[in-house]
Amino acid sequence: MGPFRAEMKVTMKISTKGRYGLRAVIDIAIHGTSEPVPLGDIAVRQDISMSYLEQLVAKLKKANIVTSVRGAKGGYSLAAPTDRISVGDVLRALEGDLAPVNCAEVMENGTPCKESEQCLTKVVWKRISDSINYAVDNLMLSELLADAEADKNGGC
Amino acid sequence: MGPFRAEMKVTMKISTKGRYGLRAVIDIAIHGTSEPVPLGDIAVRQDISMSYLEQLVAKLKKANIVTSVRGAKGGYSLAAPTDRISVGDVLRALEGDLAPVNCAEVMENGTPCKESEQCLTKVVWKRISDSINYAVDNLMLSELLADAEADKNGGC
DNA sequence: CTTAATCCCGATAAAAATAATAGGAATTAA
DNA sequence: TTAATTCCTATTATTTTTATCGGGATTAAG
Repeated sequence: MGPFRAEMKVTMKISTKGRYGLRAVIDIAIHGTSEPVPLGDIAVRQDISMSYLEQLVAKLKKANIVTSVRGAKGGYSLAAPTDRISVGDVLRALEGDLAPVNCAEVMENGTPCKESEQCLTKVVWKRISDSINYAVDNLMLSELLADAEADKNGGC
Repeated sequence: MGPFRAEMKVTMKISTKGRYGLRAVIDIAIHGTSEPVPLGDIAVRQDISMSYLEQLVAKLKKANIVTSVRGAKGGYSLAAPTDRISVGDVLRALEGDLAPVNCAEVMENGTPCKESEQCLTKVVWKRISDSINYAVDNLMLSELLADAEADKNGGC
């Protein structure tokens, strides 16, 4: 293929990073109300390897979603109330931009927009991107936790 | 990590398959109104290798989005009017289910729902899935092509 | 002050998915 | 018959994701 092939990812993927990471955040929300939650506890409860978890919470910390206390009796806490942290915040911290689409990235061969079909597809990626972000930005951790209560009776 | 790790992808990705493939479909829509469009032409116009394109159109054909005529003067045509083919049809043909999330897949360690945080995250994947599918299912190829006309003046 | 529990950091290995290429067989218009 | 084309399947190359490892820094508690 031609030149200009670098960096034009148009990707939205929820991998184990996002899935495990979101579970970790929820675990912290549930168990970390009074004391910080050590990673080892999360690893056991969620059945995720601790060393992998370390990488995930590092991202969460960098994004100011969790705070940490080092040393014995240390661990992680949420950096804000659950109604101030959206699922979108968490997923973006873990996965990067959920739909990184912009004009430049979509241009793949350097030709101007009007001369290729790429400009047409651009609206598609934008629409997908917008809808994903709308969905996750309007869903707060507190809502997920409320569902948990409501679901006490019902099964999967 | 524990057992039961097979097959629990929760992935939504738009890769080159989807991107190139959608461009190919648009190319066929534009250039294939009277005669079938040979892959070689698409490859040149879209700057995509022909052998890779072959794999993509094979999927499109299997999904009844395009029809083919073999032999000299052969090529591909759309199997339906552009206002009957949604972007979602095309992307799913190329990428598979856009958000394959169901209860079984999300369960990762075999424990029942109520005993893990996984059930909580399930609503997240469902919400994302629904919003993506709504977005792409309500966008018809004809709309993209109409945008092309309207954009004749404007740039990117 | 020592110890155990913890976060922190970077490197790297292993596995999986994606992207791309290659070769040739079958079909058909001219 | 020939050239243009779809069709099919295998294989390789590349990238990304997933996961592990080893060690360093910090701190509460005895």
